[in-house]
Amino acid sequence: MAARDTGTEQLIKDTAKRIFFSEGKLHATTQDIADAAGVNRTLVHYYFRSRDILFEQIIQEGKEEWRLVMEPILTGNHPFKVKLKKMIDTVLDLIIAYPYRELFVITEEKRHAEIQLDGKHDLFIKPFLAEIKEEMIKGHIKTMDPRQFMMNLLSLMSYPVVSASLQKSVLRISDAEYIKMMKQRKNIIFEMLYQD
Amino acid sequence: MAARDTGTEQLIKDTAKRIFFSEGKLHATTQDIADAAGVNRTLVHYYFRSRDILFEQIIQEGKEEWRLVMEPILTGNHPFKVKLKKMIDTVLDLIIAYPYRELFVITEEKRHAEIQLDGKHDLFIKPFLAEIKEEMIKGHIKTMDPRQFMMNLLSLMSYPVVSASLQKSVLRISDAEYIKMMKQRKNIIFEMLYQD
DNA sequence: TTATTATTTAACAAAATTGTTAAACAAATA
DNA sequence: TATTTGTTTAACAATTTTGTTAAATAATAA
Repeated sequence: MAARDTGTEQLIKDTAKRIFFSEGKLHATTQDIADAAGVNRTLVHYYFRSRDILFEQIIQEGKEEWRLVMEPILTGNHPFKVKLKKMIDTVLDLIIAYPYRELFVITEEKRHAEIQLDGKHDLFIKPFLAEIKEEMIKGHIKTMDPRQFMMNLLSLMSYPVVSASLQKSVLRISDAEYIKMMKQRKNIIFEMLYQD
Repeated sequence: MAARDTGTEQLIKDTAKRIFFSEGKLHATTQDIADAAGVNRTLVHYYFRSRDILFEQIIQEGKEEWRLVMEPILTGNHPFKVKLKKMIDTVLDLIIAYPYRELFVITEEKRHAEIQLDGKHDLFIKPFLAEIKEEMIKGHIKTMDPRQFMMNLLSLMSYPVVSASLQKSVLRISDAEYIKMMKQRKNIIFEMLYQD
């Protein structure tokens, strides 16, 4: 034992994440991943044995990263307004870094088994849904199913990033303008969802 | 000439659209398409010669369908409020019918050349952006770049449909509830974007 | 009925992709 | 230095996928 860790196994996973989650090349092969990581394709199989196992692992890591970012924001003891602001700020950055993660999970799900969520998620999402309900009673949020509110929030953050190339061509947005607009969105999204 | 039209060529295209745009099976092969259409795979090549040509054609048809739905709504001589309502009503139905069309275009774009839009789009999108600006001055819409408004509108319609499976598992939404929620969304979206 | 068109069947070839194995080489550790 | 671990190279096999071709069959139109 005491296998020395060269970080190559993680390098391969990180490269795969970059290709699938960040660059959105959903059809990339193990060869593409190996090339991008600068290692031999045999090594990919040496560490992960199969493409499916690698996929499964990066999906799990992606889910875990997501939870590690969300949990402290949603369970903290701050006012709802602060949580919402923090969430938009943090999650939008995360989505910009990994625009295609959800998309990858969705399309891979269609090839294999359904993705499962562990009970850990309920522990912080359910209380947050309850907080949303309270804010509706206080009049800071339009009254609706709190899950609709969550969908609105996620939609406003995710979709413009996933569909960036389409938005740019349909709405005639230059690359520079697009970046500027994404920065403005954090405020726009907050103001659409919350009123003092 | 006067080649008799059996509708099979269109059947293959429609089946491909169903698989890619509707079912989101982005990795489907020509064999999968042929099977789903109930024809021999040779016929797919007989009509389209290559997979890429078939893909190119269904993307073009998808773009054209989208334009044919949008154009009459956006260029009509109705009040903005009516147009917006009509647009949400019609486009959300379209998105529910073809949830993964944008996704397919985006991912295919990454494998081949960039998707081009003809000038036709500007003819009805630019005037509509101008209308949005007017509504902001009238105070019916929060002030922002009109293109941000369009992004918000498209996001609120598209994302919950594309990410349905994820939303269901994260927010613990049953299939029946999800359908109910999608019906409610037409009003929710309108009310988020427009205030009398 | 004959000719044309649509479709299937079967048999391939070529390429791409995944996965395995064995041997060699490189680098770190004991 | 000897040994273990990491990595590459090379050579395969198996499978999948795309694309082509020729011949047979079915259906329709002239």
